[in-house]
Parts: sequence; C-alpha cells; structure tokens
Amino acid sequence: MDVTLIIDSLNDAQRQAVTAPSQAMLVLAGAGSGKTRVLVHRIAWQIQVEDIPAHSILAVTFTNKAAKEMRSRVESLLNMSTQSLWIGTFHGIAHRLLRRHTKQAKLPDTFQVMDSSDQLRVIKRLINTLNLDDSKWPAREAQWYINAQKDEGIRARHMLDTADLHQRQMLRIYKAYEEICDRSGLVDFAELLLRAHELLRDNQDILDFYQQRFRQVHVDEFQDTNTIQYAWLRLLTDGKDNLFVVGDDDQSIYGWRGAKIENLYSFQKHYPNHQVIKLEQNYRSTGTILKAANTIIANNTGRMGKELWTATGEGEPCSLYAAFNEQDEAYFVVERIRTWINEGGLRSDAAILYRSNAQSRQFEEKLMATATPYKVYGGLRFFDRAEIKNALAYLRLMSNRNDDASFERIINTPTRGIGAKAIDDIRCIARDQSLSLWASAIVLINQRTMTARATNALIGFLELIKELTTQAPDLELYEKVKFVIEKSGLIELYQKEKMDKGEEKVENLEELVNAARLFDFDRENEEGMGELDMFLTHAALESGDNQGDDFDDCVQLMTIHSAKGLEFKLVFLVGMEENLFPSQQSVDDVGRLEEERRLCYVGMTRAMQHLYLTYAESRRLYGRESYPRPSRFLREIPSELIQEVRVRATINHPVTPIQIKNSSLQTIGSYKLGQRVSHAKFGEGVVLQIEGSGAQERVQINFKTAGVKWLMLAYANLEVLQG
DNA sequence: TTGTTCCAGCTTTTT
DNA sequence: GCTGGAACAA
Repeated sequence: MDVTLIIDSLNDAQRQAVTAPSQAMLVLAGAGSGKTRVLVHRIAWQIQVEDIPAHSILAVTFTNKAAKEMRSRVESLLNMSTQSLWIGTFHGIAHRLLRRHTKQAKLPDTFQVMDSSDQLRVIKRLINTLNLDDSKWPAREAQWYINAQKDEGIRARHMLDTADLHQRQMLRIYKAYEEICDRSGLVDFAELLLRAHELLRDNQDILDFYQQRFRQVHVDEFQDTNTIQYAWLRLLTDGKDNLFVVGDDDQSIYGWRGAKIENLYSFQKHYPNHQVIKLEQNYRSTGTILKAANTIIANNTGRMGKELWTATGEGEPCSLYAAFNEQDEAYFVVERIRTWINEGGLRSDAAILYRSNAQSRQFEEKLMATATPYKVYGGLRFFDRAEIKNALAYLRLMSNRNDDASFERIINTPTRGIGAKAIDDIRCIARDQSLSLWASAIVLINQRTMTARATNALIGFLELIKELTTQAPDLELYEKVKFVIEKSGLIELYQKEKMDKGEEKVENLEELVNAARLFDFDRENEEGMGELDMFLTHAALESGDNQGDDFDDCVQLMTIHSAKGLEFKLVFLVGMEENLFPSQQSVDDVGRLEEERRLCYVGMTRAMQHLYLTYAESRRLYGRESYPRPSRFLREIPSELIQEVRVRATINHPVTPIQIKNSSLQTIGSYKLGQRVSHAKFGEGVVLQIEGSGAQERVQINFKTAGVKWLMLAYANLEVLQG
C-alpha cells in the first residue's frame, strides 16, 4: 500500500497527529500551521491505511465552506468519491439525524428549518400577541435569551419560576415560543443542536447505533464549540476515546455567541487518555509578523501555550501609520494598495481588515474614487433577501400548511386585501385554540364574522395555496419555483416596483429559479426527503456563499472575524484605536478584552508578507469628532518589529500640545496660533492649535460659520489672511 | 397603500 | 450623524 502520498508532505508534528493510533486526540493548531491539512490527511490515513470504511467516519465543521473544502481535499488525496463519509456542519449533521428519526425526535415529517430572521419575526409577533410592550421587551433580547438557553441545553420547562420580573417575562416568551414552533413544525438553528442532543440522550437504541457506526469522530475549530455541541460530541464518543479535535485557544473569537473555550480544557478532563499535539510551525507569515503576533498574544492569561515559528526568514518589519483622520487612513491604505498593484501584485492578495462593518465606508469611497475593483464581504446573502424569502415562504407553505412563519409572511404579500384586522383575528383564534394560522383561518371563515370582502380575500389566499399545491406535483423543481413566483403575483409585484430596485428583485427571483434548476438532488437520500423539502432546507442551512465571484481580482474588505481562516499577502489592519479595537464594550472586562486580543492575533496572522497597522488620530464617530488613543495592542508589539510610516520623508520633531498652548506666538511652518486664515469650503477662521510636522502637520481652526475643525495642512489649501 | 417622519441604536456572525 | 424600522398621516 502506498502511503507516501498521505504522509510525505507532512512535518513531524503533523505526521504524528495523522498516523497516531485511534485515541482521543487534541491537536493544538496555530494559525497557518496546516490544521485542515492534518484533518484531511488523518481521514485519508484512516480510510486507506487503517481500513476504516468511509461510512464509519464523521467529521464536523462550523461552516459549509469548510465542510465542502474538507471533502474535496479528502477526495483528491484518495482519488475517490466519498459519498458515504459524513462531513458536515454541526447543524447539517444534526438536521440529518432529526430527519432520519423524526418520530423519536418528536417532530412532524414536514418540519422545516427556520433561520434567525424568521425566528426574530416569530418572536416579534409573539411579543405582540402576549400584549407586551415591545420597547420594554425587545424581540432581539428575547431571541438572544432563548438561543442562549438552548445553547446550554435548557428547555423552558427546566427553568424555575423566579421572582425576578425580567426573568419571568423572558421565560414566558420562551414557553410561548416553543409552543408556536411545535405547532408550526419549525426548528430554529439552536433547536437543531438541542434536539439532536436530546435524540441521542433519550433513545439508547439510536445512540448505540451511531456510537457503533462512527468509529472516528473529527472536529474542526473545536475552540468554537458551545455547550450543547460538545455535549453531543461526548454522547457520540462516550466510552470510545475516538474523538479527534483540532483547535486553537488563541483563535477563539466567538465567545459572545456561546462558544466555550473551556471545552478545550474539559476535553482533557473528560478524555484522560488523550494525546496533545501542538502544531507550531507556520507556513504562512514572515518571522517578523509571527514574532509580533506571538508577543501580543502572550499578554493573555490561561493559554494552553504555543509559539509560532517559521523556517522562511524574517521578512520586513510591520508598518505602522498614524493617520490624521479616517479619511487620511483610507487614502493611505488605498495608495499603498495601488502601489502594490502597480508593482504587479494581485488586487485579491490585498485585504483591508476592520473591527466593525461601519468602517468599510471610507475605504470603499477611496477605492471607488480610484476605480480600484474591490469586494466587501458580509452583506446580505442571497437566501436572506426579502423577495427570495417571500418566494420560499410560498413553497414552504405548500409543503407544510402549519408553517405559521411563512403563512404570516405571505398572507398579504403581494397585497390581496387581507388587512391587519383579519390577520389579528386569525392570530387570536390560533392563540385561544392552539391551532396553526392556516387552521385558524378556516375557522374564521366558517364563523362568518368578517365582511364578505375580507372573507373572500382570505378564501382566495387559501385557494391560491391549495391550487399551487395541487398543480405543482408533476413539475420539475425549477418549474415549481417558476410557477409559484408567477402565480402568486410576486413577479408582477416587483415588476411594478419602481426603477432598478424592483428590477433587481425580479432578477433575484429568476436566479432562484436557476438555483432550483441547478439544485443537486439526491433521490436516494436515506432521510427519505422530497426534492422540494430538500431544497428548502438547503436554502435555510446554506444561505448562499457570500456572493461568490472569487474569479474577479478584487481588493478584499471584511471584518477581522470573517477573515479567520483566510490569508493574504498584503494585510491592512485598520482602526487600531482604543474603544474601536479593542471595542468600547470590551475594555472593562478582562475576559472580553482577551478575546479582543485574540481577534487582533487572528488579524495579524492573516498576513503572509506585509502587515500594515493603521490608526487615526481623529475620527468621526456617531457624528462626533473623537480623538482616540492608539490601541493598546500597538504598544504590546516590540518596537523593533515596527517601522513607522511617514508619507513623505520629514524630520520628525514631535510637538506636544502643551508647548503649543504655552506659547501663543509659536510659529510652525507658515502658520502661527491666532493666525487668520480662509478655507475654500469653510470660509474664514482662526488657527487654534498646530500639531505634527511636514506632511503630517495639521491645524485646528475655529471657522466663523463652520465651527472648530482639524485640517491637514497638506490638503487644506489655506489662504493666509492679514491682520 | 404609500410616503413621510420620527426615533432608537450604534461590535463581531454561522448555522 | 446616519440608518433602518416602525408609526402615522393622507
């Protein structure tokens, strides 16, 4: 048997992890140390060398992208198809289990997955029906509360009633929410995990079956698992010591959404026979970048301990640029990128990483102004668009009439004369008699309490859905979708909508038809799902790759969070300022501050060749001018690893504001304090303060009409007035 | 039903 | 200070 292909390309630590005998194993894999490689080769090793059938292997990831990549890499390494190999996301695998055992999971056969925006809508509605003041009990908070409970494995019935009003109210909402979901056959993301856990926990036969089936269980990004995910993994591998996890405590950046870094420690306790392997050789970044990142992360406490190194040399120092303001920051970054491109670099090798999405704007403006193609990640995804969700709601209602979320979404979309009053009445009946909205609508019609017009409108809606259902079965999936969007009047609705907005929506609907046409349906799926249900699940569970178009050569703009797992030759980590990064909300709490530091570590380790860190001395924030301090993380980098960038070569003799204040006659350049000047846009004003020198020189001016402003002297084009 | 106005909020995100 | 959502008026 030829195993060279599997192990030859690995370093010692990687090979050790890949070829170790079956046992509990924790691979602490630093950034860029070949984490996925180890996972892929491990699976290949087990199939080819240890003769474990692909069918007996489970691999769990967090994103569909990671799952897809892992499968295709295993396939190309083994040069075979791996259909029977279970690789998927936690949610995808959980869903699969629930579909296979709907009865034991106490779910209707027609159950559907609801995404977070569906969930929020349901909760919003519910808060209204409970007659709660939604300003006092925001739906967002309730949603957060419910998901947090589920992530911990806690059902409403497990919770004790308390005297605390807030707690009581939340519990009440949680209870009512569970009822609606059960009645509608709807399962939210957290519910998938919780129910999959309960399924195994409460059904010994099912648990036995899967414990025997899965001889090996692999987990990617283990530091991101939450309580219920880890509990589920433990059930599956109970007493078998066959859990192989890969993770990095230093890259745990999702604590705020329930990820428990502690699971890494618990793992060591729960699997006493485990082996730990550290992957510390980095194949991505220069030595300097790694050193800087290592030093920063060393400030965190309670680490498992790990230091990245590289065999490929030091590289150049990290660059630090102190911008005057956010405009200048963007200007600088874009100029550097243009230079990079002019020198033959690819646009797609350059990335601008920021802490919060709002920061992207000024970079976009500058990129647009210089006609540099760019792509912002993290916007609305395809299946999240309102018009798509509307179309899907019709399809979902056809598949399951009890789907209240979908019912409510489209009962009057497009408008068909069913007003708030009628919908309210339906909701009342639903609440009082514990019926689905569909059933309640029928009750309402039979009551004959509404006006003839409203009754007819409602009958019309129910008939429409019935008609769609009866006429659709013989059609191909894409024909069904097409039929639905036409017959429902959705296409017409958006065609009438004015201008390009509506046009875009029509195009998106056409794209949905296309997606249905291309949908790869596995007729022999063991879950026995129909094509439509499968498509709907696909839409909920894989909300569409972030716009695709990886082929275009674009500058990459994204948050540091979304950059995790990616790498770029040229990285700009922008907005390195206190209260922005680390964020305002994190600075008072050691735990959260350490997570910010890990985020910084993640950001820096994205860079392969060049790392630029920038901050602005002045930034408009919430409409107010702020003068932030440079981020503490900057101070944590040894100064010999950093080179300060000056726009033009100038002699830097720092001028402290105190000196300026003390001498009202101090002259810097051609300006002095109290000097009257005129600006093309802001008009006449008086110089209040002067800071910096050369190209960085900036002046604070009190304009007669425009107020006090800081201006960059190099760009301001001030005219000196006499007197 | 649509357009306007008002008001809160203002990290990070996948499933 | 801007944005998106909800309330309200016409």
